[in-house]
Amino acid sequence: MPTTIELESLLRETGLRVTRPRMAVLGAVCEHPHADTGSIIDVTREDFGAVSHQAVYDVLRALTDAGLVRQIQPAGSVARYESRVGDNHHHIVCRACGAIADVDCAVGEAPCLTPSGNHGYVVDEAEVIYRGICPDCSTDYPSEKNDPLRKETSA
Amino acid sequence: MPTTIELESLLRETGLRVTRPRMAVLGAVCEHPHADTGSIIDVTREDFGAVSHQAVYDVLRALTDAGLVRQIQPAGSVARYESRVGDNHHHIVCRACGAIADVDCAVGEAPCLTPSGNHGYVVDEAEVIYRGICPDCSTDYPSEKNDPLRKETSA
DNA sequence: AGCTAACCTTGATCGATTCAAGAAAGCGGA
DNA sequence: TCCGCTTTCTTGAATCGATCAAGGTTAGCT
Ligand SMILES: [Mn+2]
Ligand SMILES: [Mn+2]
Ligand SMILES: [Zn+2]
Ligand SMILES: [Zn+2]
Repeated sequence: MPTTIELESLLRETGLRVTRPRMAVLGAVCEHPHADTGSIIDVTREDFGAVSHQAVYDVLRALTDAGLVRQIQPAGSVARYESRVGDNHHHIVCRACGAIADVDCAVGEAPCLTPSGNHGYVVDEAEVIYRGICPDCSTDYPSEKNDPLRKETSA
Repeated sequence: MPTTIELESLLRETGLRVTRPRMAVLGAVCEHPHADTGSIIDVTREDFGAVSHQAVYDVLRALTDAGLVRQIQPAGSVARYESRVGDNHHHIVCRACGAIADVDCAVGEAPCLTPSGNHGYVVDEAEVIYRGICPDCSTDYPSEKNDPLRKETSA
């Protein structure tokens, strides 16, 4: 979890203006990996007071475009964000509660980019999403708790 | 592309009642792999006259639950459907035009289900989505044509 | 033919995201 | 430090895919 100063540096180095919403949102994403936009809005408001939902959407897009955060969109889920970028890691999504955990690239890095029979496509990225049941949900019985903030490092 | 009789058999074998909307939608999905719901609605109406949008949604869900079709949801795209099921194949999505092509599972089948360090999750599926540029878009310059019907077997 | 659960139609509603217009604020230069 | 330009933020409406809800219709079975 970067300090305030480090967050500011990150923004400046990327050529982004340093604003209160940006500091707040970037901090929230760092502290709550894999949180969805709604959760990020909530956290940002708790920590820094009033921020418009539109500002958060704009900031998330700016940060994503700048490469400071990464957006992930598991099927059937809203967009989620994380500050762990540049390492091409993958994710495990719990079918029961939606919890997300990180998974390092399965076999080095190469196999992910070499589909068999690419139909003439020039492939530049491979996204892998594993699905299953998280530790909590395999002990508890399949429950429908869906708090993306509370459950994402449960492992 | 299955005949009318074959489509009917598919429905019956799955325990689904044979209705006009179901025949039409199932046929449309078979003929237009990776089409989105809107396109399926259009095709269905062209081929079989009036059908409510809700009926199409209901049918797609019924067919999906029955395992006759598979739903895919590339990030940033609406739901798409295909009748190729049960073979765990993957997809390549064109960044420029959204065209989707099939990719057989990269290395047999095993590696897709063995993430390194699974955080205690019990994994039962691995979905892989490749991203890149399709043949059409690499010759043409990056254009913004987005017709999911016209461009999905372009390879 | 008659029953009944399953199905379809219509129209409203939802939730996430985006659009649009004006106000506010960051930042480089004077 | 102050200006001015540009980006960014606020407010509020709008869009889009998908779902909900209520009622009429129909397929499949007896
Ligand atoms: Mn991650
Ligand atoms: Mn396919
Ligand atoms: Zn879980
Ligand atoms: Zn393309």
